[in-house]
Amino acid sequence: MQKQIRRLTRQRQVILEELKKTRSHPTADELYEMVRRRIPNISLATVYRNLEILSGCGLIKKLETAGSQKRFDANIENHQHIRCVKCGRVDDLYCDSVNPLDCVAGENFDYEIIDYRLEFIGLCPECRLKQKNKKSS
Amino acid sequence: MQKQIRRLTRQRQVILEELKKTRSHPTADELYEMVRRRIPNISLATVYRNLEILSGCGLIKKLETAGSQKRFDANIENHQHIRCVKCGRVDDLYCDSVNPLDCVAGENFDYEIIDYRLEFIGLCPECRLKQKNKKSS
DNA sequence: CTCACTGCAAACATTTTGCACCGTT
DNA sequence: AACGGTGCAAAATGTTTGCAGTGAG
Repeated sequence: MQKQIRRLTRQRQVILEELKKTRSHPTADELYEMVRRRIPNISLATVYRNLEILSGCGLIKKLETAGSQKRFDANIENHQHIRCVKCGRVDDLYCDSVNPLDCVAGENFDYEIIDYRLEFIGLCPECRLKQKNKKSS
Repeated sequence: MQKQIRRLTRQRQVILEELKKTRSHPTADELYEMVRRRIPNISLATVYRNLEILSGCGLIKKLETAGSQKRFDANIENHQHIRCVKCGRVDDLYCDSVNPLDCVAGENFDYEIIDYRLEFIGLCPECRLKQKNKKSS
């Protein structure tokens, strides 16, 4: 299903470079603006397409963070995020605990923490079953 | 900013009732379908508007879960969620730890857990400052 | 009479898709 | 020539808004 990358086009390369350059977690259109400074006639669709492909390859991560726009991250290490309710900004957080005081938070810990969300991701009973049946056939 | 509720209209009431009735965490249009069985000519806009108002009042919760559609929950107790990667279904989870084994998970624990996301929500340094300045003026 | 609320349609925001063309192999 | 990739425009998706009308207080 997932297409193989055959070519590292200039567009793809610049998108990846720009995403790696920043520590913010840009949305597709923010990244589009960044990339446009280097490739003025690139189209937003290309940015979306490449973000999809790059995250499909595991070269970047699509953030599963709340908010109406998807955000992307070139830091594929396992880490968590802290999001500002007001402005939507997203910062990194290295953390193994639900207690924010245990977190290694770089310079960002002037955040005033209001809440946290812990969301597990998995396969529900029904989908596990379907998958099992598929495998055994 | 937040409007006061003056009337508990039939629409509002039925929306709230239907949301309370289910343990799934319906999206606006799922809820629209549920409500439509009782008020056939209700409009989707009304559902959206009321969900916004009800969550503004704290009568329901807007889930800050990943995914392209917003989901709503009439269970306003503090609890977490588990989401199926395949079908998008969202179940409740009572949990104080990042370790899923510590979770009180009702009957849902046939989930196969793949990952978790911990997202803190707060006020970033800049927004804290802005807010402080506003208060002191 | 007022005003919160409604349904409807249009607007809006974000993301995806169809298509013709282009460039590498 | 094949085919992955591109730009552009259109479509699709999810949500919000403008507006005229309605009904409870």
